[in-house]
Amino acid sequence: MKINQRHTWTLTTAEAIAIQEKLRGEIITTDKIPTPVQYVAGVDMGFEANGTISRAAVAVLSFPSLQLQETAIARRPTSFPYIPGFLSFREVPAVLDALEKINITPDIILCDGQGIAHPRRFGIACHLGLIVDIPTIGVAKSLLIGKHQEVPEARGSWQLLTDKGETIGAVLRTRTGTKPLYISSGHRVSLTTAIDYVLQCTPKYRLPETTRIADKLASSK
DNA sequence: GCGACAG
DNA sequence: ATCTTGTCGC
Repeated sequence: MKINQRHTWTLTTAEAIAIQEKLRGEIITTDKIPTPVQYVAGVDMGFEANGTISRAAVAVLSFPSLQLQETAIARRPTSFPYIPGFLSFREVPAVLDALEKINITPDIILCDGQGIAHPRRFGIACHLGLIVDIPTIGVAKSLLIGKHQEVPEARGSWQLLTDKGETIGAVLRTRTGTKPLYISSGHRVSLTTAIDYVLQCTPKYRLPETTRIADKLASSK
């Protein structure tokens, strides 16, 4: 697929903050999703050579059957350190390289990390979704910011995630007896719809099938 | 100033 | 994220 960049990636954190605050105004948190949804994609990252090389992986699955359709991997030198709140500047460049190699344009992308559940409401799912203009959902394995009530043990249970009086996402149990996932809107997807898709993509394990497959590609060889 | 802190 | 073996539980 084709990609139109919005800015360069060699930045100071002050410049990164300026970009986040400028672009967050373009984020849409209501549903603007193609109908029907035929393909869902997962993206994930791995690192090689002591972290000096970033490796991004993309997996496109059919929906709702979740059968693997296409994969792509891209490597590039790591150019930004890991700093909480700035994950997208470290990971998105390689992810874009991988997405460029994909022939099937996904209808929704599930990202490994937060969407608007972020200090400046602009997590990696928002950043990626805005650049590729595809609906994205933030699916994080741990908390970055926000508070929530305890989530009941049963799969499908969830609680709102709030910060400074705002609803920023949900904490969702995708499998009974395992740690919940932190779900938030990336771009063009509402929270309710995000929860629905994440549940439909987790028929068996805690993590969505999309990210599980992308994870293997990014972590192994 | 003191903690918290996606991957 | 990554370094790493066995081990507990469904």
